[in-house]
Amino acid sequence: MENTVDNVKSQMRKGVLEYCILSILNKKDAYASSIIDELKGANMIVVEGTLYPLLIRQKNQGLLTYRWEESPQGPPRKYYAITEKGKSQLAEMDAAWKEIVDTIEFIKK
Amino acid sequence: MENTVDNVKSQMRKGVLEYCILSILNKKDAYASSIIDELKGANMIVVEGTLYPLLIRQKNQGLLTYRWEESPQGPPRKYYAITEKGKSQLAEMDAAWKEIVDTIEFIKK
DNA sequence: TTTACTACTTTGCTATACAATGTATTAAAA
DNA sequence: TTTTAATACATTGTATAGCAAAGTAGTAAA
Repeated sequence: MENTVDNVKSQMRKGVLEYCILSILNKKDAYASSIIDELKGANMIVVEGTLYPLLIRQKNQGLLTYRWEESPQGPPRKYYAITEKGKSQLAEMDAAWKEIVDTIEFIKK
Repeated sequence: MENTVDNVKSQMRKGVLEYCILSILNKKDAYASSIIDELKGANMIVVEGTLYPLLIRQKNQGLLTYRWEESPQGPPRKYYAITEKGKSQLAEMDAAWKEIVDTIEFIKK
């Protein structure tokens, strides 16, 4: 295992990614490439091989649905939308995230 | 995969754990059971099967050292201490953590 | 009809959290 | 003196998930 900054970040991303996806889709429907762009804009690099399986997992869990939509240029896009179940899961994640942030703060003291 | 609150938390813990351990040992030397207690006190449940391999990993990476110390009751304890390399890694993790917290905030807006 | 671009998908690898189980030391109880 | 309880360190096997790399396919411009 390497020991770079990227590695540290990559490790920390684990588990938080699912939370990010649901949060993004809670604002508005989106397709994979646009989600990657949004994450990139938020300083979090995610690759396709990570995102696609994650979206499929969340869809299979009933947290998301999707629909096909024509693209103005290129192949059709798979737009994902958050479900009620997804929103409820997101609420749990909000709480879990707050708890972890608090935990880190507590430990740092 | 189940879908409980605990599961969500468990996912989020991934990658943050290493950061917690270094942060705790940056305050003072400690042995495994005391680290588990401190994490429990900070609302983060960790089991032995998780912590021991992690400590060994970090030791092998040169982030930690250890020494044996007699216990007032029971078998001797393996006290871990953070190294200079560990402190430098911790500084990187501080930055990575801040970045992730910022990312979540940004996405939530 | 070939090239470029966009978009979705899959495969193989590796790392790691965790449950479960095992080993060992110490001291008190029987 | 043997057994039991408590403490502490360690390992094994399993499942999950991020990622690199390679693959498939639709659309439109050259």
